[in-house]
Amino acid sequence: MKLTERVNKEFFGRDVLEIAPALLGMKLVVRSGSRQPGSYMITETEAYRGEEDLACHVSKGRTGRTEVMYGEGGLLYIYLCYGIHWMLNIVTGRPEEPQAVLVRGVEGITGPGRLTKALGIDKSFYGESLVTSPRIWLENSGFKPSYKSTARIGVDYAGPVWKSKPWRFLI
DNA sequence: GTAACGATCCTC
DNA sequence: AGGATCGTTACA
Repeated sequence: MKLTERVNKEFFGRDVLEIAPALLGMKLVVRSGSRQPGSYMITETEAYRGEEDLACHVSKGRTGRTEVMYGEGGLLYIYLCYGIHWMLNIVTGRPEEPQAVLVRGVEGITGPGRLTKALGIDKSFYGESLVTSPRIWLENSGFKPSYKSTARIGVDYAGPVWKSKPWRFLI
């Protein structure tokens, strides 16, 4: 058995609050365009959980942009933030259970916007599946780092309850 | 059709 | 501490 294996479909079907911290230490592998294939250890994530979570995009209703979050776990939700930065999110949970993990940082790259720029991830990755895609997937390194959790970043608008949820996880 | 809003980053 | 910058959304 190989030390690193591609993460399968079952992994992504669990709750976002289990998966967001479990992603820490895993490797994100990307082959985009003419770039060299890269493997990056995930170091920082945030969980966004359901229509009741006022910080989650689906709290404003089901739209064309957020549609993929209602699909099965393992799909990618990509959107543009502040008109400049593409954000990389991994859909989790079961269909019709809208949740996603924002990947905020990998080893050597902090910041969700800088991350996607460095890895060559843009809107063309919207709806791509980490389970089956030939150009982006996840590998289990077997490394389970200790981590801490804090409130999520940039979600002051979500109200006192939701903005203070300790759903940001970092090594 | 128009306007407001950001799950950020860079440069003062 | 503040401006950049543009797709998505809501509303007329």
